Amino acid sequence: MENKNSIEDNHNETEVKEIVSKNFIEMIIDKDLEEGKVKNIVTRFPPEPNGYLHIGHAKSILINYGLAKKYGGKFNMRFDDTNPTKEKTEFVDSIIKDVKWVGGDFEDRLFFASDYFDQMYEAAIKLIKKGKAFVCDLTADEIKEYRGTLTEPGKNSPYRDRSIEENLQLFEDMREGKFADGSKVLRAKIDMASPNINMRDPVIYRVATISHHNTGDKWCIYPMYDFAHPIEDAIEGITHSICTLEFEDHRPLYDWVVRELEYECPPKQIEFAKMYLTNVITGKRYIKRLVEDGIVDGWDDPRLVSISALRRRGFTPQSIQMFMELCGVSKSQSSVDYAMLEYCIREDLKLKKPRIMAVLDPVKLVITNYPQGQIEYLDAPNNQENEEMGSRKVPFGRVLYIERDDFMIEPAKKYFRLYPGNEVRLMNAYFVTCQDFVTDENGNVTEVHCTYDPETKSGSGFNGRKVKGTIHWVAADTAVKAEVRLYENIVDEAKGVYNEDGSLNLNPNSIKVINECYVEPSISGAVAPDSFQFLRQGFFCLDIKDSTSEKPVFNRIVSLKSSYNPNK
RNA sequence: UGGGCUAUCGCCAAGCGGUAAGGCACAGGACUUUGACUCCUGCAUUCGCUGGUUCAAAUCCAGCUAGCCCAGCCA
Repeated sequence: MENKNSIEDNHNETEVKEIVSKNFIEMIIDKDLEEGKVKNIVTRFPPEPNGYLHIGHAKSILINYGLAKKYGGKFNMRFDDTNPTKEKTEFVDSIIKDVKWVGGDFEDRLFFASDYFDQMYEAAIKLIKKGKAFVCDLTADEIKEYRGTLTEPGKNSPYRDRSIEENLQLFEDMREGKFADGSKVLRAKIDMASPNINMRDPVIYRVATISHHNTGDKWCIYPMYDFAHPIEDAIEGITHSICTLEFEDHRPLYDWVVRELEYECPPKQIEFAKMYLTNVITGKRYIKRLVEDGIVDGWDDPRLVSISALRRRGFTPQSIQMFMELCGVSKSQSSVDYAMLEYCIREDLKLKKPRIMAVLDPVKLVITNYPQGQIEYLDAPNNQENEEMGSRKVPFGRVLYIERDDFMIEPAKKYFRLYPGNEVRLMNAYFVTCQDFVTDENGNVTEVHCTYDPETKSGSGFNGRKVKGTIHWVAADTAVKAEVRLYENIVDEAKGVYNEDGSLNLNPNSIKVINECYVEPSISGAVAPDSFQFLRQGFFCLDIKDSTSEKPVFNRIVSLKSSYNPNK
């Protein structure tokens, strides 16, 4: 019995392993668990509240949350708010919202580094008492000079050998506000000749007479990241402190702090490569500029990849999660194809969203043999691939709107939509044959005239003949008028992201607003951020900022794939 | 020219000495009331380069090369 189970378990394990291989962090955790170094995994997401979260943060959130979940551990939310000059409450609110939205469930474990300031202060004193920290009077410029360069060692500060008593007194004076900003710092005493610049007596506390968003005016000295972070992790019992590659050089310092402070369960820092996405803008200063110049509609403009922008664009948490899963985790710098993100959102919405008809670039289609004034309600499945979604009635009449693209006076080769003499299926309705068309003085088509065949009604089982083309439509009388915003990537890497002068080479078609679109009336009860598949076109969602019941505004989340190429 | 890290298909990414997983993209084909979806099929004799060890190397060793990160009282 027992034996049988274990065989099955092993078998399962092998199968799972074959499908999804473990990433290098999971390998490390497995080993730590195996060697008994840790027993319950605790991870954390530690942003500084100094801006909005973007898709890169989503990766970090999901890695940390995912690991905790996978290993039955805990995931903490922690604001790394050790520098009051950059932080705002506004950001803590938006960050919390975004972390929750993306799926980082930290339950009741919301922490602030600033809540540990007392402990950090004590830790600093401990270091001073051990002779491992000293108060330094050098100016910022002097410290820089003394630090040396990448290729030359630094030299010791003249204040490096102050007595423990003097350091203790001075540090207390710092805390009491006896020194001006920048006049004194506390430094770790490590090694000015280290080839790792982070180890050259790094500053661990600075004076900053400024109110803190959380602690107010209680403190006028604040710990530096390199000192604070390992302490924060240790206090919370973080077992694996996951950060991005640029902190690799800081790990020796992280380990130094943890060692000198003698934490019994030292957290382990592990670095992974940041994710870059093709065809997007992530640089803060570039986005700031776009916002200021009015080129984008704020930090949540649907063309951006801040989490708020992704949400507004109509991406779902599930699609982001799937995306991160697909991307994997590694230490090699990479830039993921935006097409992968598009795949994930299509995949997520495919079976979940109603498939309805909407005409984006309308031209009238008149069915000349259909009775004037007659309206008939036809059955249409809400999602052909998901029967559970049921069906709805769609009004049909003599005058419809169809897509301008779906008619050609002279058909291109392999074009099988409407053209004079050709018969197509009106989706969920009848076969129609194009008899004629009307143009204006410029030769633009204003109406297409067709006749319909009543025998070909959808669902009637008619199979007398087949047609190659099926087009969508909306009855003119009952259509809901909507604004639709078609988005494309804001830049195109194939064409170059930057101009010669360093400015952004923006895609002029990144947004196209169409004011007169017609959507079938079934959407009338929908509210943002509801989303739909517009048949043959793509997935669209109601815009959470601008859509109203009087004037619905749709964002195109992603188009459907298409193998039709008119030039082929 | 100091230190750290990385290099496997167009893009991600497994692989951990036994003879190159998977996904995205792309290309054919089947099916089709979405030119979608789905389903088939194809897509690295080769793992940055050069040597070496070995019966056997993407995996070990040596030497190169390329890219990224570091000289905040930012995180």
